[in-house]
This record gives sequence, structure tokens and C-alpha cells, in this order.
Amino acid sequence: MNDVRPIRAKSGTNHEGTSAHNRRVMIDALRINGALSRADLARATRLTKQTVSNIIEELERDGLVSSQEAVRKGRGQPSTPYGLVPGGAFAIGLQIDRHVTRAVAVDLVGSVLVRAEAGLPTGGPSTGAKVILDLVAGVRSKLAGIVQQSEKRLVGLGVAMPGPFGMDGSGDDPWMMEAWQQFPLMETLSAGTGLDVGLQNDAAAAATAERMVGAAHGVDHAVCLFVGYGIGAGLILNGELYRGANGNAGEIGMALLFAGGKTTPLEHRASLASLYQHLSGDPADPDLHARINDLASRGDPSIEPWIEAAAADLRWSIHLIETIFDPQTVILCGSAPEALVNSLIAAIGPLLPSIAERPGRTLPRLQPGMADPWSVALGAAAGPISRAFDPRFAAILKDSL
Amino acid sequence: MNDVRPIRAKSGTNHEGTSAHNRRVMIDALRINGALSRADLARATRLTKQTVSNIIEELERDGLVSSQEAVRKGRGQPSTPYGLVPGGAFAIGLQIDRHVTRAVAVDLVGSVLVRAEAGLPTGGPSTGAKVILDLVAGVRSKLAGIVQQSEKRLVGLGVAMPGPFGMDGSGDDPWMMEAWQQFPLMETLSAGTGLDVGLQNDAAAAATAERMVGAAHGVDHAVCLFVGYGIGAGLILNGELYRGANGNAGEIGMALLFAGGKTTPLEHRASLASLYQHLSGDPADPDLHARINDLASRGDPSIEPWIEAAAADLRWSIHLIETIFDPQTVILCGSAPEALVNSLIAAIGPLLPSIAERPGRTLPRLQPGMADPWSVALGAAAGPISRAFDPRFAAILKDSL
DNA sequence: CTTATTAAGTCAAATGTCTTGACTTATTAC
DNA sequence: GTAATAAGTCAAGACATTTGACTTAATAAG
Repeated sequence: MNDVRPIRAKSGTNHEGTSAHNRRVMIDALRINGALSRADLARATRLTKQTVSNIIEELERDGLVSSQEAVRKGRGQPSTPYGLVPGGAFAIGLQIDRHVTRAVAVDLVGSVLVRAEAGLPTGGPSTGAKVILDLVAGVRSKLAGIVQQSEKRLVGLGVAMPGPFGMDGSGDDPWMMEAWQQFPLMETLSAGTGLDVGLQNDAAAAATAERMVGAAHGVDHAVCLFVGYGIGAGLILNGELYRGANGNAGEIGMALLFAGGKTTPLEHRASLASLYQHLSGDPADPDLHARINDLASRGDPSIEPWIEAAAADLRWSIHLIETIFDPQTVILCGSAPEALVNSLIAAIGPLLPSIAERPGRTLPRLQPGMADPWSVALGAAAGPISRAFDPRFAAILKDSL
Repeated sequence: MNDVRPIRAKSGTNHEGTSAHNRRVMIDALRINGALSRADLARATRLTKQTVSNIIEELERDGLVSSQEAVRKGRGQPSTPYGLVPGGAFAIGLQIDRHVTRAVAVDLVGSVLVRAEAGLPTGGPSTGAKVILDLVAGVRSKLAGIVQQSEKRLVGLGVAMPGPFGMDGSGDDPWMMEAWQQFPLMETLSAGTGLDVGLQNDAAAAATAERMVGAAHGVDHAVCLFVGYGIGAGLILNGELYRGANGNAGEIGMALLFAGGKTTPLEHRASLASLYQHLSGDPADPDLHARINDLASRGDPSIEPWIEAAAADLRWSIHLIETIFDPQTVILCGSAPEALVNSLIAAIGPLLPSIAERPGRTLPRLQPGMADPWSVALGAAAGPISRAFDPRFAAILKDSL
């Protein structure tokens, strides 16, 4: 009867939003530029010296920044630079993959302090959940053994797992890890750890890692092509990870492409899964990673055809990404062995012509990123840190609190 | 000697940023929901009743909103809804295309009040600039004849023209309108009109129009596929137009695709330019638009093969867009005749499987948008209005002022 | 060696915007 | 007719930034 259409509106903001933003801007500036004096911060952020002083004082009290030795540079009172305190905050990152799960503890500047790994039982989430909770608990207690008061400075638990999320299990796609998708993992983890839990797909996590400590550091428009068991893209747009309407942006593994007379998903052609198949390797074999690294670094004939084919697909993907996003740079990273990523980059060149061939470029069109099985877990941990400390539109609004 | 690396940091914010944001949030809420009472606004924006009262009072004083008749709905004091005043602000939109230039005057709610068109002389920018300035001046004075005080409420001049921008003229691409790209158009227009001038490519303008008054109204994640003389995509991400690092995001006309054994740019296959070529039509022929509309609505054999081929490419483009962006909806619009767009949409279906086939969708995967030669000019005008009144991260920051 | 200049940083008061809690007004429900 | 409910106002308060004068500490110049 009564017309109860919900009213849609963006949230307003207030002093706290302002202050939160300014704090984040300071931290971001110190992360990008290294230690800066209050005067430098005031100029860079367009805030007044006084405001900067107040905020820095507060951040110092919170243990997030600390003063360094005064620097004399010409006339005038020497400046006192302030830098981020690595131990100012920590996050736990958790990667859930097909066969293994990895957890790390990471600090404010992205250093990995603790890492732990465990095999995932075949029983699926019901038995896997316990393994995961134990793994997280182990990392957490190890962290507590290394750093005093780490629990107080723990900002959250970031989880990375293969997407896409929120789909109906269509039954027969072996890449989807359906059982895990159905399981109320976030709730279980949240209840089991008492931490704030956030979820990303693995490509997004890799991009988050690259932005915090890798090739995308300080870059506001970058796309990370992530070659893992599947393939995905992590989108850094306007300095933030873009998630799309349902958190599935960048899940390009399902992109159909025509090649060799057939239409196949990209994931079936340029991913570790496809390489394993090409090599008839068992994904659960713990030596496979090293073996592939070896094959790739030697340019072994058994792997060359796959590299050529995958490189062709990636070359075209990069072309498309440059054309659609107009990014400053594209980063190729993966949980793949480093030698493989390097071989791929070598085989991809020269890049296809695109809008990215512009005069006055400062960054290379294509850069190697992290190629490390642990980079996804690192990125998972980078998620909560970014949410807590990076300047973001959402952080200003009242409904973010 | 002195290390003068520039310090990079995001801008801080202050009370004015807060206030500006809250004003924008109110306007946005009224635009999306229609007239709302102060109490409704307070609930929706999470601000207090008092704050909303203050801001509404100020907006009313500024002539941007006005009260409507009180509404009784159950117990309690009747509420007084406030709605946007269409005449609260105006903007001029200018489309510069290959053969014609169009200018419109648009109000706060996106109604076109004045429209004017002129042919562009072949002499290029040097002679064209005068034509354009005259056109804008004409629209402006007609607007002044219709509305009192329109000049005071003019927020800017939005320009839309085919991209990409900022490329070296590579010499032989007939689609690039190089001479116009080289010409300091923004400066000329800014100096010639005294208005704030902003530039978008035509697909971005179309998307801006769809967001203000079309299918993307109130939608925060949408991609507009724009079929015009060329083809492009306008990206609405997180409720804002995404421009990329160099303002060229969405310029997918240059995307290479394999089809029929050849690699060709999308633009050469699915664009009015390609249709003109297919039909051996002269783009400068003023009757061409109507003729194509007629052919398309009759399903004429002369146009069917082109429609089939273009639909196949668009189908695949939509698949890719859904896969990469995970939008709420894709909108097909264009400066193409409406019947052509409808034929294309009919021919595109059924869509390729993608991540967009999710349970619980509320919007269709593909929707028709505006198909009107004037929609780009409208979108051009929507640019300044959006910049002036929509909630945006950049609007909160100090360096936006 | 003294003084002027420059720049970093602090102090205290002022400003601007949102919040709080009590109050008024207007309507329906009982 | 009275109680309950909801919209909206009032005036004081809280909070973060700004302003402008001041202090501190260095180099440059004579």
C-alpha cells in the first residue's frame, strides 16, 4: 500500500570523514615518497602546517609514524622527516588455492614476517575450514612471538581465492572450486578469528600486492595480468582496486577467444592449468613448480610451444587491456615460476600497436611483476592494510564506519 | 645538486570539501529518487536532520531546489518534498564531428532547451573554429532569450569529439581527425567563450548522457557501447566516468580482432563509417541518416550482411566487456539511426555466455540507449553539470578548487 | 663575528560545518 | 479528546581546519 521503494543515495560526510581522509593522505604520501617533513607534507597535501602537525602528532602517538634525524638543507630550521613505522600495523593474508593454502603476516610497509603453508584435504570446505583456521592461528601466534602487541595492531584478515564469485555452480567447470564458493567461508573465518575479513580474487590480490610494494607502487592506473592456475586481471583504476558490480571485474579467464579455428576460454590456453596439461604434470606435485622453472629457464623444447601459444594470447590480451583501460602500465605477474614469467615476457614482445604507444611515456608498456607463489597471500594481506590506510572515496563517507 | 624530486601526494580536504560533498550528495539523491523530504534525505545520506535542513535551505537560496506541496503520509507532521529546479543550472554541450558540429543548451535535469547545427568547412580548425564559436554564441544567446539570468547559471561548456587524444599524428589514419587533435581547441574555446571547458570523447559523452537521463540513470557500474562514425565505450565505474591515465579509456575502435582470417580494427567492422563504405554512401550526405534508418527498419537485403557481421563483433565485444568489467548492465547507444541500433540489438542476441549470467540480476544484460544524433551533444553538456553537481572523490579534495 | 634572511614548526584564537538534545508543529490512531 | 508519531527548528556544543603572529634554528653575506 504505502510506496516503500527504498531511497538510494550516497552517504554524506562530516569532520571524522575529513580527518580520516587527511590521515590516510599522510600515510599514503609517506608510503610513496618515503620519509617527509611536516612542511613537505603540508605542501604536498595542500593542508596547513598546523593541520599536518596535529595529524602527525596523532599518528606518532598511534605508533604509525616516527621521526627521523633532522635534516639540514640550506637556510632555515632543519626539518624533521617522519617515516612509516613498519610495525605500526599488521594484517594476515590467506590464499586458498586448489591444492594448498598459504597464510602470511605482513606489516604496514608490506614486509612478510611470517609464512606458513598447508595442503588442503580433498574433503572440501567442511574439513578444509579447520586446516585453514589452524593455519591462520599458527601465523598469528608466530607473529605475536616476534612482535610485541601485534594483536592490537592487527587490522584484518584478507582472503584471496580464485573467482569468479557468486555464480550458480554450473556443474561441470573444473576451474571453479565450487564447493568453496558455496561454503560460508567469510562467516566461518570471521567467527573463528574474530578479525575483519575481506575477500578478493587472486588476480586482484596480486594487483594489491604490486601496488603496495611492487611495480604499481605509486601508480594510479595499472592493470596486473596474473598468470596462476587460472588467469585474471587486477585493475588499479584511479589509485584503487576496481571490483566491478559484483566483485568479479578482471576475471578474464572466461573470456572467449578465437584461435586455431576454435573458440576457447583464455584460461584454457594461457594459465598454469593449461601448462600442466601440456606437460602432463600433476598439479599436486610439489616439485612441479621447480621443474617448470627449470624447463623455462633452459628454454626446453617441451615447454616452448606452450610459451609461444600463451605469449600470443597474452600479447593480444595486453593489446586489449591497453585499448580499453588506457593504463600507465601493464604488469605481468603470477604465481607462476619466475623464469616462466620472464620467458613469457620475452616471447610476448614486440607488443601489438595500440593507443599506449604515445609520446612522452614514462613507464614501460609491459613490466614484470612479482612471480612468487607467495605473492597472492601477500596481496591478500595487503587488502586490509589498504582498506585501513589508503585514501579512498569510501573511507570519507559515513556509511563506511 | 639538491634532490628536487617532486613529492607526490593526494590532496587533503577540509570543511569546505565536506560541505561540497554533502551538497552534491543531496542533489544526487534528488536526481535519482525524485523529490524527497528533509527527513528522507537525512535518513538516506546518514546526515542529521539539522544538517540537511541547512543544506537544503542553502540550495533553495541558490535556486537549485524548491519545495513542493506537503505530503500527508500517516501520523506525524506532513513532510515537504524538495525537488531539483530544472532551471537551476545550465550547460552548453558541443559536439565536433567530421562533417558537422552541434551545440545544445541543457538544464540541470538534462532537458535540451536549445539546439543548433552547422556544417564544418573543409578548411580544418583554422576556419572551423570560427564556425564553432559562432554556433556556441548562438545557442547561448537563444538560451538567454528563453530563460532569465541563464548566464549566471551556466556552469560550463562541454566538448565531445572523436578520440583518441594526445597521440602523435601517425599520418594516414583517416578516422583520426588529426588537424583537430593538434589544434589548441580547448584554449580557443575557453578564451572565446569565457566558460570552463571540458573535453570528452564521443563515447564518454554518450555514457554521461545515459547516466544523467538515460538507461544508466542511477546505475553505478555500466558500460555504454557507442556506435557512431567510429565505435567506443563509455565506462561508468563506481558511479563516475572513467577516463584512464590519458583520457582515452574506452577507445576500443582500435582494438584488433581476428575475423574472417584477417586482423582488423573493430572500428573498420562495426561503425557507421564501415556501414557507409558498405553502402557506398557519402558521409556528408544529409539524407543518409534517414535512408539508413529506412533500410534498417525494413530489414533491407543491402544492409543485412553488414548488420550480421557488426552484430557478431558487438556480441563478442559485449562478452568481453562483461567479462572484464562485471558491470550491472551494458547499454548499446549511438549517433546511429534508432532503427539500426534496434536491428543490431535484435541481431546480437542471444548473448554469449559470460559471468553476467548470474542469479538475481535486476537489470538486463544489454539495453538500448539513446540513438539520436544529438545524444553526444547532450552528453557533452552533461559533462560540466556532472562535474559541478555529482558526488565525486575529486570534488572533496582541496586541489579541485 | 655579527646580522639578515630563510624555512620549520608552534601557539592560541577564529572559523566553518556537523552534531546533539530539547522543543515545536502537525497529523493520525485510538 | 488525548496519546502517539513524525517532520522540522532552535540554540548550544563539538570538532577539525585555518589564520596570523611568534619561536627556533640553520645558512649567507658583509
